[in-house]
Amino acid sequence: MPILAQEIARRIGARGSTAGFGPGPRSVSGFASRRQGGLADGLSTMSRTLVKDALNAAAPMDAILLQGWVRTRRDAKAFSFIELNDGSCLKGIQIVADAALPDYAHITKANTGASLEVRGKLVESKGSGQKWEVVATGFTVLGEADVTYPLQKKGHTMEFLREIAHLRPRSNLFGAVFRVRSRLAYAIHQFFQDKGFYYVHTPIVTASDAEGAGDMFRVTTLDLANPPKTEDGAIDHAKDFFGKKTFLTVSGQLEAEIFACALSNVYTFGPTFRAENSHTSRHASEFWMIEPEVAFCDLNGDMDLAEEFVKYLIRDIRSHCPGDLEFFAKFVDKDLLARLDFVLNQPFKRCSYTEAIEILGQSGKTWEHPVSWGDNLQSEHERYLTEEHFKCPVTVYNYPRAIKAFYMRQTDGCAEGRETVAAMDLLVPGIGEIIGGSQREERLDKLRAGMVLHHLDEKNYWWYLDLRRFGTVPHAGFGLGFERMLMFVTGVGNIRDVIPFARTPGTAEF
RNA sequence: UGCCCGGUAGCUCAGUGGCAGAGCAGGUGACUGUUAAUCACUUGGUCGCUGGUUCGAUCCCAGCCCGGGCAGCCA
Repeated sequence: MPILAQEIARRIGARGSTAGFGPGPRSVSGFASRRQGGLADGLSTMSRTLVKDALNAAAPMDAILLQGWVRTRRDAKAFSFIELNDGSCLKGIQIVADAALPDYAHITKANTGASLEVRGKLVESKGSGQKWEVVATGFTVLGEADVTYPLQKKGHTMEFLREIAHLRPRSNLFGAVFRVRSRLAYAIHQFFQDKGFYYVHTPIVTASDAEGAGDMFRVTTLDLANPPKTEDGAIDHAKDFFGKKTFLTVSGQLEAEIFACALSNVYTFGPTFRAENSHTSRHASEFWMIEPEVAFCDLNGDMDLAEEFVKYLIRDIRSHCPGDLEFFAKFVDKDLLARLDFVLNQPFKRCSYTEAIEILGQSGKTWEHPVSWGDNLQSEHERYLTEEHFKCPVTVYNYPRAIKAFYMRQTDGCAEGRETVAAMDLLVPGIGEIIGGSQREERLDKLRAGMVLHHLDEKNYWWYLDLRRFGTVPHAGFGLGFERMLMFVTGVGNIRDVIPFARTPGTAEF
């Protein structure tokens, strides 16, 4: 985190109006020595000001350099208005270019989508609608954009923009989404680092293939057209790169447990891969997941942490991305801000799986999938609980043992036929499950029994069992879907629209 | 993977078994401290692909491809 903070401080420079990436300090001489402008033949030597900083300026500036992309241009007889956006924030800044400028003839090259460098003065705007504007003293069209530039000033569907994922970050919506994505990632590290958690990098290539989290992508260097065979004709995986079958990870949890049982409080944050043939708005083949793992912690502590975590993230985005959130509230989800604030101000509801089954049974609803103790809660059930019954994020805990993973801690004192494990799912309105977690089975004999129940071979988990042989401790953790959290916080309804370049079945473009 | 909906101009969509439509974008002109500017005129089409029915198919039928929604799987 200190490294991140330093890095960001370095890149942004001293806060205020002169921040930039430009070489050397801002200087009027650099500005003055500049050629008069026109078409691209090099960058200015003057230090650049980001649009964000220009818009937040406290006072006029005699000399300013802006670089960005033209959103729209409105020509008048004697001058032209250009809205310039550089992605530093949602808003663009208005440039006023007088027809008397030496290179004004080139203004027609500054079409929507063109990249532009503008030199001028930051002054209070004469028009309404903005506080500041830049009166250009010169400009350079660095890269033209012809009429085939696909982004228009209005009216694009998400589906269309998805097909031009290389240009959609230049749109208002996706600029906002990816600025929030960046901040959310930062907030995740900040939350855990401030609480004394250590960041663990768990492997992306793994040989563990039975964590019950879904189908896995194979990783191999074998010649698929002519793989090596064993004597009985099967593919000889011993000849593969790692000497065994390997896959892309579906979870870093088991490895995180190793580190929790050494550093006490750890978290992972990295890419995860699922080869499920899922076609829904909330599933992707490649997504990012945060998996905290805490030693000396039970299920209640786990649920507390999950709630504190989710609220922290919402609060952070609420206070650090106000402009982008307002945009989402205006164009994506009218109720967004009210919902986020509501979530912040409520203790999350908690109910056991058994209670949930009772609530669903007494709801008076007719369910497409019948409600029965021992069956998984279906989407319609989860949605009812969080959106209609509790109208609030709700954590459901203690699920039937038979439908949950082998490593989850068996609940003591269950009635015959009603055995549960210490699992929990956090459900939120609109998205459904955003967190899944559990207290892990720390008792060696119970864990081995669980592995038998799930038909797992102990030989593949010898190291996992060792954690219970040597200094075992109660511990717990959960997985938060990064993109699902981002959907919740932005109101964007499709996971493909909160991932820069989404991977879904049949799609790996860009 | 199952069920449902869709594919017509650059974008968003209407439409019909018989000459292919609108709004926006683009172009031209006018006007304007404009800001999704406005007004007039205007360019623009393999109607997803393949096959079938028909005198004639963008329209009806079949198969395929692509996109979306819901469900399952899960985060």
